[in-house]
Amino acid sequence: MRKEEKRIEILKAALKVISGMGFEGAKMEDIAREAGVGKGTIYEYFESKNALLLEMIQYCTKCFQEGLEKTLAEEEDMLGKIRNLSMYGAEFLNAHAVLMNSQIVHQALPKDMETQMKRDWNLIYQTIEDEVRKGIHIQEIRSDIDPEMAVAIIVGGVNQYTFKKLMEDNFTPREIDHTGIAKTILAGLIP
Amino acid sequence: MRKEEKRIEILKAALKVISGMGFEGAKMEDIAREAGVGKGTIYEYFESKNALLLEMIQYCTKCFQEGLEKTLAEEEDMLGKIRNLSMYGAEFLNAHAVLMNSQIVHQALPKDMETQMKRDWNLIYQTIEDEVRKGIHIQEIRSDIDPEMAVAIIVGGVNQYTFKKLMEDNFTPREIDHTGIAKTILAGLIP
Amino acid sequence: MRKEEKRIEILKAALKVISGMGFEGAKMEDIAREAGVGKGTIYEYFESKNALLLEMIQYCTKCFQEGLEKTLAEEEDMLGKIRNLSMYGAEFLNAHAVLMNSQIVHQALPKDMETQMKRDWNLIYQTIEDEVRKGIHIQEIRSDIDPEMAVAIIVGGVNQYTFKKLMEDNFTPREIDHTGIAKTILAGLIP
Amino acid sequence: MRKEEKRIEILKAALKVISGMGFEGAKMEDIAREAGVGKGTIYEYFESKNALLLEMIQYCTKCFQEGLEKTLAEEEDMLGKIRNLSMYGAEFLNAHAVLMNSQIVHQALPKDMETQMKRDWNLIYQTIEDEVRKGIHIQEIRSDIDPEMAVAIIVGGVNQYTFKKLMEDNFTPREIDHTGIAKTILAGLIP
DNA sequence: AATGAATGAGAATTCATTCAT
DNA sequence: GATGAATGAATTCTCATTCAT
Repeated sequence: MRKEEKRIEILKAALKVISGMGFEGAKMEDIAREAGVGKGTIYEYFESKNALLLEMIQYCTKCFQEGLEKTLAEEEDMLGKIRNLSMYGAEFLNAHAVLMNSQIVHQALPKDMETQMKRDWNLIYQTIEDEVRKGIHIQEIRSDIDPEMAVAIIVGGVNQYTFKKLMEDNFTPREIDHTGIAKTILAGLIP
Repeated sequence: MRKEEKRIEILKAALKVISGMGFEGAKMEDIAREAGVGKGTIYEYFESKNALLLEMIQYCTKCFQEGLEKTLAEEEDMLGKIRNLSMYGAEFLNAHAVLMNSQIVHQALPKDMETQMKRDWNLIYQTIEDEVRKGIHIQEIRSDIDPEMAVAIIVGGVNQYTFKKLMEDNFTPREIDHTGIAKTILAGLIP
Repeated sequence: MRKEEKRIEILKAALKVISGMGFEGAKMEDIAREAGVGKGTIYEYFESKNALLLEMIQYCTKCFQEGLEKTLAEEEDMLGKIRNLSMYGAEFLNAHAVLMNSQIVHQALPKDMETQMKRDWNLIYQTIEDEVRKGIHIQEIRSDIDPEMAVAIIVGGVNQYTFKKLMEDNFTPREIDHTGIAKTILAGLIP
Repeated sequence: MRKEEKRIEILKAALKVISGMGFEGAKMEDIAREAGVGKGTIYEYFESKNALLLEMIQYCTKCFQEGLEKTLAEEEDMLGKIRNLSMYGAEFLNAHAVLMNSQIVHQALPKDMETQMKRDWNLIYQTIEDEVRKGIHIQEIRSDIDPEMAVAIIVGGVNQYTFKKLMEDNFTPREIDHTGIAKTILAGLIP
């Protein structure tokens, strides 16, 4: 129990430090300091730096996934769900920039992390794909739509817009037009 | 002249090695070997590893930008342009995975790089935004669309789909349904 | 405490190695070996090689200064003081040749070191100047003498002679005629 | 002839660069730039960096020696000679700080340089010792004086004073009281 | 269990020297 | 002869990991 709590403490510290300095920029010492423990202590809880990062990614995607399911459940229709996805994603991205755009990270990390991250992200995609399929079923979404494509457009579109607004235009998550992006994704671009 | 060529040679080698091993995984020695020069030679052309990476990113975004403009010019209508964007992006991503989604890199690199990268990527966004505005003008795209959102959905959607197909499903760039994703982006998801 | 001791240990090792191989000839690895620690350990105590050298010089001048005050206090009259200065300087020079004539070092070291060294050496000069002033006061030394000149002649003359004897003629510190040089400095060269 | 001139050009450049950056701080490239030749060209004239430095020291001490003899010959009595030594030394030191205080350099340089420098400096000491002996002969200097000590006091005293004034107090060579230091050395410190 | 001092393998960088032009 | 681009051995410095306290 006590042990499990400190584990989480270290994972959170790792997330924070990595969000600020990137994967390789994060030194074990920084993480230890942030977690308020000694450098050696981390090794009581995690095999190695890589193991820590790996668990951190899992922890983080699990958190995201759980919050995502809750936020999606709060809304009935597709528009509301995408808007909530955008809002939730923006806050998460704002807090932990590094992880949201996980694609690139693959390359820089050992193979085992890559695999893990693929698995974790597939879960998130799957969650959204389920919503898309439900939408198709109740005819909120066209039946000729490839659900995989729909997920890509929703996730990619929302992410890209959010990222741009947060990082380039220095918006706060609240200032982003989540409804607008959701509507545009749904309605498409043509007349 | 000779000097400029070798510079490019080293940049290409850096791109290749970094694409395979990530930013930190790439050792100067590897890059030198790949470029067919001695370790010290790189320092004749670039101040430091960071400087090399910075220039490499710039070089790469410049290349992407140029190819992008050409590929967009080959098509008349929006559908064709997005399809070409998807195809072109897939091939580029396939060749140099690291750089396509350079957002993440921000975190790991010094501040001056961040600024440069923002500038470079804005150019790419701008190029696509120009196309969107043209599309609005000739009423191919709805006039109530926020061009910035349209760009995000196009770029984000295409990237996300491409990335998924290439990395997760191990498609080759040719096997991806570029027309399908383009149509779906344009037509939207609702009936 | 333990930490401070090891610091001194490393400083002593640095002094020893540098005395033997010169500033640039001394490699961090040599210093580490001499100190009986690992290469990385030095960096736990000192920022960089230059920082280590700087502190080493300071430590060394401080040691010299302290010993100097003690040895000067042992004698009453000017002749005894100069003789003791000569003896003490010879032993110090014999042990750590590099540092005695630190003037030259100025050139090779960063600006901040230069400042520090000037300050440290001024202290040593000041100590001797104080003795000269006392000597003037009790009319052991002529009142028309510029104390600054007197210091230069005492320090320069003693050093030069000592250096010659030790380095050129391979005398041991004991074999040098310290009384002779002291007498000659005091009495001057003319009839 | 042409060859010999360029040789001298490089030697002068080496002296200048070394005066500014110290022995190890001086890079071959800097010396080449200062001399207005290519890096490779230096190797047409000198075997190696060490060989260049060695010759530079010799060249420099030869120059000093020649100038010294001339300046000493300009004066009849000991006072004038020491005053001239002080003036000449100050100007030389002002121009080429590194070399005047050659004592310390020994340690940092390879053995062959040390030997050469000892030989060169002995020549300079010898020149002054000759003057001292002459002075003793014509009873300008006391006959019980050890000439070696006299030389040390003259050279050391003058150097130390000059160095202090130039480096610490930022005097120009002209502003130094050369007559004062010469008189004090000769007359001694006691009443 | 917790710590942080110690470590050394490994990386970036420097620079005297070479050699093709 | 002159050059400066190329080189790699040698050096400084980093940081994940270990381990005695």
